[in-house]
Amino acid sequence: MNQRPPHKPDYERELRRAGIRITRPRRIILDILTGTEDHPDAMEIFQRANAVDKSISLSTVYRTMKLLEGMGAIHRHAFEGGPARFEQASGDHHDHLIDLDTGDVIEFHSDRIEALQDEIARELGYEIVHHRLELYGRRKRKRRA
Amino acid sequence: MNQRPPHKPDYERELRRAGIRITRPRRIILDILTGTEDHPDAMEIFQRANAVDKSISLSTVYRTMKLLEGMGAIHRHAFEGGPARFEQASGDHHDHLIDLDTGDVIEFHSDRIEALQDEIARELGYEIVHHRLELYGRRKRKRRA
DNA sequence: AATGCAATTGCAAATCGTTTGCAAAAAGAA
DNA sequence: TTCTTTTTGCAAACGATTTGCAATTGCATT
Repeated sequence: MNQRPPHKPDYERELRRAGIRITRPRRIILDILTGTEDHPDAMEIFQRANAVDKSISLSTVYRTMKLLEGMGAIHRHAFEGGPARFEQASGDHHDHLIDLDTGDVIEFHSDRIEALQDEIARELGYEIVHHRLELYGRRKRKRRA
Repeated sequence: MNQRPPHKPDYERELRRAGIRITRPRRIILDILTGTEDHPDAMEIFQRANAVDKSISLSTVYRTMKLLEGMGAIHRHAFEGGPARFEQASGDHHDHLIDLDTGDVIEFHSDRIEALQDEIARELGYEIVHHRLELYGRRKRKRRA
């Protein structure tokens, strides 16, 4: 279990290398993604992008998210009962704890859990391609002194 | 990690006790749920119900699923990229391994993983209300002799 | 068995998040 | 600048699920 290391890779370079055009909407969306620590959904990204350039459409946000997801630059998470939320893929792998009261997302990682998952899959005759581990909880109230 | 024990509780009794009417559609849907080991989605339940009584509507399936979920009689799972799938809640708690090629769902349980989850949440100052652990994988090809 | 009323239904229309067709606009190579 | 291709915005389509409403049903009461 550990904290996320900040990281800001150069996606424009990667996109160019893949023969994908760097457009104004894409640059703006990319800046938003690399500049945030949270897990915004498409609508939030749309609004932040719109604050920079009124003409960017929601479809373009969705299209760009799909593009970046395909490149492995971002991860898409479908947490319970809400729109998909995105985060930059640069950090190392982690799972999520969702605060049921605030919607906050806390990242964590456990090598031991990952190892157990592999073991279980192996025993069942499977190879894990990916997994989803989400804890939904509420903040423990501070124990009175 | 263990197998699921079969179980067939009497939901009609429970429903009556909760002041909820036993209608023909509900009885049929309930029979389908208690009579299957798999994880059908609403459309599948609708079709199976329709085979018994042509007049049952998809809305009623959805309404009944919500009702039963609220009573704790069934669990709803939103696996990746598909409609919600349901299963009767009677067995003991388990997580799911989804076969990416066939869509099959294999149930498993690990006390050690559950314990680790609690530990992680506790260290982060949270109490887990529920969690979601899904492994997505493919069948390992049999190792040649 | 007939009555009455609230709960439940089927249907169609509405909803939400997301995707898509299309003609117009912009990127990047020549 | 011109050309070709990709990308865009818009509106309409989409799939899963929910909802409003009038008609039907369950069932407790006579």
